[in-house]
Amino acid sequence: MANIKEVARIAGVSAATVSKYLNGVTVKEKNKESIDRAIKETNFRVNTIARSLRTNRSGTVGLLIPDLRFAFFTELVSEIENALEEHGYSAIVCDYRSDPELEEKKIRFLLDKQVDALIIAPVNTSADEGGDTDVPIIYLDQFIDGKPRDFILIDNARASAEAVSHLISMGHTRIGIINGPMSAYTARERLKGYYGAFCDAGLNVDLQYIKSGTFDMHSGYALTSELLDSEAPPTAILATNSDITTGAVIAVKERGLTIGKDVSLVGFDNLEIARVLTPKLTIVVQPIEKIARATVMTLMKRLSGGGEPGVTMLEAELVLQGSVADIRQ
Amino acid sequence: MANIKEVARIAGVSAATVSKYLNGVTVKEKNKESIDRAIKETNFRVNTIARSLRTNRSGTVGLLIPDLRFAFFTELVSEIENALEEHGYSAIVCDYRSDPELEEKKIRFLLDKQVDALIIAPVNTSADEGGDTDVPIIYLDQFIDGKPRDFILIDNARASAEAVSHLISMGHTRIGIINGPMSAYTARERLKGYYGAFCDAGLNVDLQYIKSGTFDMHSGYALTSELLDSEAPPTAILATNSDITTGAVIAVKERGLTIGKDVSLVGFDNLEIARVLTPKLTIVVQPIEKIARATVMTLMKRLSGGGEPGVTMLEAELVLQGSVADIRQ
DNA sequence: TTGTAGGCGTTATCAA
DNA sequence: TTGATAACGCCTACAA
Repeated sequence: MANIKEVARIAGVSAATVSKYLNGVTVKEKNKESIDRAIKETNFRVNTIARSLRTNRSGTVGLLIPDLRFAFFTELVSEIENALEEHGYSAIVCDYRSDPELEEKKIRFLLDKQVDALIIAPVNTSADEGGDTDVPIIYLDQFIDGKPRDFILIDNARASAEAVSHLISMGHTRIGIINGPMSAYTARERLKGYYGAFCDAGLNVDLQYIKSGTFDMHSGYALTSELLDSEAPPTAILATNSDITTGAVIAVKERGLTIGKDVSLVGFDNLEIARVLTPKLTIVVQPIEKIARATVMTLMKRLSGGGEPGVTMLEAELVLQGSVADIRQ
Repeated sequence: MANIKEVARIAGVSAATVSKYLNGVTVKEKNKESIDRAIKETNFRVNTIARSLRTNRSGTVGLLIPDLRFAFFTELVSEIENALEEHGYSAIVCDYRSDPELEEKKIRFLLDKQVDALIIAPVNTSADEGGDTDVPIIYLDQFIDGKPRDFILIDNARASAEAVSHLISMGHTRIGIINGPMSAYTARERLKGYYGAFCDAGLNVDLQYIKSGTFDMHSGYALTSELLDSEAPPTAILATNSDITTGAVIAVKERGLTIGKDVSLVGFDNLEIARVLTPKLTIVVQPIEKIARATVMTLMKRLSGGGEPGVTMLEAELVLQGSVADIRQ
C-alpha cells in the first residue's frame, strides 16, 4: 500500500508537493508528469483515513431512517446516496426499526463513526435527538416542534386536500382516508388536508370514514377491508402512503371490486404498483428526488457554515391516471 | 472535543494508560475510577478516525447491491447491517442500479473509503470485480465462475424443484415459470430445478410455459399476463422472486381469477403481500437472516485471517399456505 | 513553486 | 502495571 512519501520518492519531489498536486495546487508541468507516473506505478490511492484525521472531515454522512423496508424510504435513501456521492460524500445508512430508543443509540453510533453530518427521518416527533452535538442535522419527512432546525418537508396538508378535493369534484362524498398514526406529523397533516377539502366544499365530515393505523401494508389492508365491509362503504378512498396503498389495492381486488369503477382510489407515492395496474392509479406523488436534492443542498450549505436552519417545504403532485370514477349526476 | 491526552491529564495518568484501559488492558482499580470520572467529565469519545489510522482497520464494510429497491435486497441489507453491528462494524451501502460499470466504480469508491471488507451481490456474473485488491470479498446471491472465492448462496435449483414438484403432486402439469434473465445464476438455477422436477415426474416440459424477463414487478406482471391470456393458460405458476411475485398477483387478480382456485401460485420470498392475501401464498422462503449471518460470520473469519474461501450453500424452505389448488382427478 | 517540519488522536513498543 | 516515545499517512504554515 503505497503512500505519498513513496510516490514523492519515486517522482523525485517532496511529499508536500505531491499532496499539493493531489489537492489542486499548481505544480510544475514536469513534476506533474513524474508524479502521475509514480502514482500509476505504485497504484497509489490517497488514504482517506489519514486525510480525515488531518482535516477533521470524514466525508461520510449518517442517514437514519425508521425502516429500510418502507418503499418511500427505500427510494429516498437511494436518491440521497446518489446526491451525496455527487458531492464526494458517502452515507452510512442506519435503520432503527421505528424504535425511538434504537434511534438514539444509532445516533451515538453514527457520531462515534465521526460522520460530518446527520440526516434523520425521525419517528419520535416530540424528542430532542442528537441535541447535544454540533454536527449539522437535517430532519426529513417529520416536523419536530422546538428549537429552530433544518427540516425538509412536503406540504402534506395541501397534498391530501388536493386529492380529496379532486374526489369531491368527481362527485364523491363518502370518502375514506386510510391514515398512519396520529403521533406522526405527516398523518396529522394529511388528515388536516382531508378536513380542509370537505370544509372548502361545504360538506360535513363523517368520522366513520376516517381510519388511523400504522404506515404499513398490513394496516392499509385491514383498515381498507373494514371500510369496504361496512354498511355504507365509501365510494372513494385516499391511501396516505405507499405501503398503505398496496394494502388497499389488495383489499379492493380481493372483494372482486374494480378500482376506478366500483371504488375510486387515490394512492400515495409513485410506486411500481401504481404504474402496473389497469387503470393506473391516481396518486399523490412526493417529489422524492427533489427532497433528496434539497436535503443534500441544505446539508452542503451547513457544512460550509452558511445560512440559518429553516424549513424547506416542497409540493407533492396529484397525478390523475384513471382510478377515480366520475359519479356526478 | 476531548481527546485521550485531556482525559489522561485530568485523571492524573498517562495517555497510554487511558488507551490501554479503553482497550481492555487491566488497570489499577484506582486509575480505573479516575479515568472513568475524567471520561464522564469531558464527555470523551474515542476518535475512531485516529484509531483507524493507527490500527489500519476502519471498522466499516462496503455493501454493494444491485438495487436497494428490490425487496429481497432491502431486507438482506437490513439484516446484514444488524449482524455487522453486533460485531462492531458498520456498513457503507452502495446501490449500483444493476449497472456493471457503476458496480466497478462503486467498488473503487468503497476501497477508497478504506473499508475492511466488501460484501457484493453481483449482477455481472462473468466479471472479475475487485480482483486486484486484498481486502476480503464475500459474494452473495450470484455465483461467479473463476478463482476460488467466498460465496453465500441458496440452493436455487433445489428450491424451485421442490416448489414445482409440489405443484405436480397436486395434479398440475401446465405449470408456468416467470423467471429472471438467463444471465443471472439464480435464474438459471431456478430454471434447472423446474426442469429437474418435470424430469423426476416423468413429464415433458412445454416451453411455452417458460418465461424469462427481468427480476422486477413489471416483468412479473407482463409475463404472467401473457401466460394467462394464452390459448392454454397454465393451471399453476411459479414466480421466481419477490417483485415478480407481486406482479404476478396483480395480473391474476386483475383478470378476476382467484388464486388457489382458478390459478395456483407459488411465490418467492416472504414478503408482506404473501401474508396479507387470502388465501396466503404458498412461497419459497429464502432464509434471509441465515444468509446475513453466514455472510457476516464468513467475513469475520476472513478478517481474522482464518480459513480458505469457499461456497456456503443454504436451503430455502417451501412454505405451504393455500395458494395451490388440488386438481388431482 | 517547492520543501521542511510539526501535528491531527490513537496505539504499540519497550523500558522502568 | 505504567509511561515516554515513536509512528500511522496526510495536510499546512512557513520559509526558501
